[in-house]
Amino acid sequence: MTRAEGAAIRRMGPAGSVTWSAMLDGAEDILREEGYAALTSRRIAERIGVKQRLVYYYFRTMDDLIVETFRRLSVRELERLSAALESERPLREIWDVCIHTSDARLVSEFMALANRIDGLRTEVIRFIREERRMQVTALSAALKRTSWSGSIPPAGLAILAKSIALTLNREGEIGVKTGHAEIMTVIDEFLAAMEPD
Amino acid sequence: MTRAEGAAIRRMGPAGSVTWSAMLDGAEDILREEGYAALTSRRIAERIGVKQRLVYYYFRTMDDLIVETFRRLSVRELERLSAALESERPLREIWDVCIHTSDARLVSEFMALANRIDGLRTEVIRFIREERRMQVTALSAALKRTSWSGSIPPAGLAILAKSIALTLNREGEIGVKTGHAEIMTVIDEFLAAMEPD
DNA sequence: GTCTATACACCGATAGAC
DNA sequence: GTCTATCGGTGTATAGAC
Repeated sequence: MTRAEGAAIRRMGPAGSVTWSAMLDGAEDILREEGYAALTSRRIAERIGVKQRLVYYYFRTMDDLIVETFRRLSVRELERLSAALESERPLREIWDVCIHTSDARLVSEFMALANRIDGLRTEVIRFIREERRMQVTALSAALKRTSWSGSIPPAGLAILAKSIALTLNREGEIGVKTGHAEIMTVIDEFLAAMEPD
Repeated sequence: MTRAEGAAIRRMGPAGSVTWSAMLDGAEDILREEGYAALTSRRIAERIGVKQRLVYYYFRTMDDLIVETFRRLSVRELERLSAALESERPLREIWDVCIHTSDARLVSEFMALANRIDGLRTEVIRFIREERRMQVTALSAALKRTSWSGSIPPAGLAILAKSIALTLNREGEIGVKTGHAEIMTVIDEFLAAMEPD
């Protein structure tokens, strides 16, 4: 996991090209299936059928590749969220996006990596802030239109939804279900009260 | 990260000895500070001032060492929770234990590792189930003694507390605070209503 | 209980040919 | 744009001396 710090001049391939995208696809799959310790230039190359050297034609370092992988994923997630918020039932949509997100394994890997790759941490922070900003805007508008007498502000609801969804996904993936039905009942009732069918 | 699968016969050191414990201490520190990719027998040895070979005297494989590290930590956490539940204000105590837990970096590392080390996953499952069982028992008793008219069952409250606390810790560690004050206000009000000073 | 020494695999990153 | 070849470093795990 030792990585370059110098900024040596080197010929580089274009972002967005077919091979470049294939490398990010491979990186995502490896992260999901085997974890970041297995995310190496050799394995990515092997997976997409090229030689290891080519990875360093498209990415200056492995850290750069990891940051790009997250960036592409975060753009997709924000686009999904954006599309969902145009629905006439934004609360249900926000919850759906939270609970049907990239699987929790991938999230765990990026969270762990973000603690030690500065450039990734910056991107993760940017993503969380933007996602929460969008959720709060939509929730504020939605709560005004309802007769809800609860006392949870929009930003609180956003954190609640995101936190619970992550826990349900993460625990569900390893086979723990204790209390999941109970909390889902509460959420369903809340959504039904706020946005009746 | 390639690890042995065979069960070769080998002389082994005793669990619980001074050096054994020092190795788990080192492993915990490395996980927290540098992540699981840096958790190697060489680095553990270097950190506690012995030679690398000795790690394999005390642990059959690195995976075994990781599982032991988690197991020791989980015993400590459950003991903390158990002590807290004897208080006369168990709701506040449960929340305090959740929010003042082993830091989120360490949790992230174990969550990521649990997806790929079978023995660790088993321990993590056992820990979550036992922790939740204890919380639900305490919450059930506490809710009976109050006049709370809410509709969240004990198991739901347990998941809520754990999920939110993890998110607040994780985001707080990387510098994101959006919405944190809002959700803390809700929690403080809930605790004040349930367990007045 | 701790050590030296070692086998063998894999890693990040680069030089330079085609 | 993709390749062969290679450097120096680090990893797991073992053999066997003291």
